[in-house]
Amino acid sequence: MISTKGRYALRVMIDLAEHKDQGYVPLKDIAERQQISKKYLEIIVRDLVSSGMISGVSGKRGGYKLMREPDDYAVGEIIEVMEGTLSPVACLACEVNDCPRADDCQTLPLWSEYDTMVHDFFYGKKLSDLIK
Amino acid sequence: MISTKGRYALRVMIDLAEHKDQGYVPLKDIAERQQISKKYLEIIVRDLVSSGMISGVSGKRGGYKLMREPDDYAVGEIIEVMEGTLSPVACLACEVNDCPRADDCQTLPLWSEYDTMVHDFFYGKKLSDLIK
DNA sequence: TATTTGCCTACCATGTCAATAGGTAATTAA
DNA sequence: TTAATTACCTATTGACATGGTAGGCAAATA
Repeated sequence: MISTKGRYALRVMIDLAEHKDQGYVPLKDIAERQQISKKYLEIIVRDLVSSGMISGVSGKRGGYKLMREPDDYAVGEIIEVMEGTLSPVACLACEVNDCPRADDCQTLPLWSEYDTMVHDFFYGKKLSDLIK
Repeated sequence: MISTKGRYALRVMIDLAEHKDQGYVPLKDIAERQQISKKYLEIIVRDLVSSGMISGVSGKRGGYKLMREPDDYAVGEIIEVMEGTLSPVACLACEVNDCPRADDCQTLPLWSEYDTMVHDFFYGKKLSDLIK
């Protein structure tokens, strides 16, 4: 299940996209508009910054802004940064697939197909698709 | 993310389907074949019994068996019983949708679409599709 | 220089996950 | 009737994730 971190991050990105012509957007404004605790948002934007999706500057008139155009962000990559993975089952989440039963697992094909569907869905959606 | 409970339950159901002509199947056999702790499986089958998906009888020659034909179980209902919900986001998991922002939430349509896709996927798959 | 803002570390309460442990009740085969 | 088998029940555990809060430091600018 997608946690608040992923969902809030997406709302932050939408908010930044909607105000991208206003320079750096302070977190206080985003927190007020989105009705989310600013303190909690700090944790979220830190991950967005460290992954290179947004940039932030300190000081007066500081804030955050997008690094690319809204149609250049896949929703999937935003969620993936926050949740660690988009994979809905543990056997597929890690590249080290160490399950010894993998070869004759009767459920693995199901999870693979599911995984592909989810991945395609979220990488097919762009940030720009969520605006207006 | 689908937990071991849901995944193990599905494997139990597959195992029962594959041995449905052998009367009641003892949990010990399932645990050995599936390489899962019998004690942990007890928790899982309890939920399957209480939801009416399988039945169990105590005593010698006892065990568990399916209540319906394998093609009469949707994979989705099995997972739903174990995980509580199939919904991948909290806003949609509960019928009491109390989010005050729902009306003008820019992300809700995305989660709804995702939810529908996941639901359709898992209810389209039957237990019988996973055998052989 | 004061104010605004990001950034950093730490902490916390609660809940879930993935089991384990030990016992009781029911059923049947010997 | 007794021993073996099996389901079924309650409780407990350690580790980790979730969803935050608190307080202070650093940077930038008006």
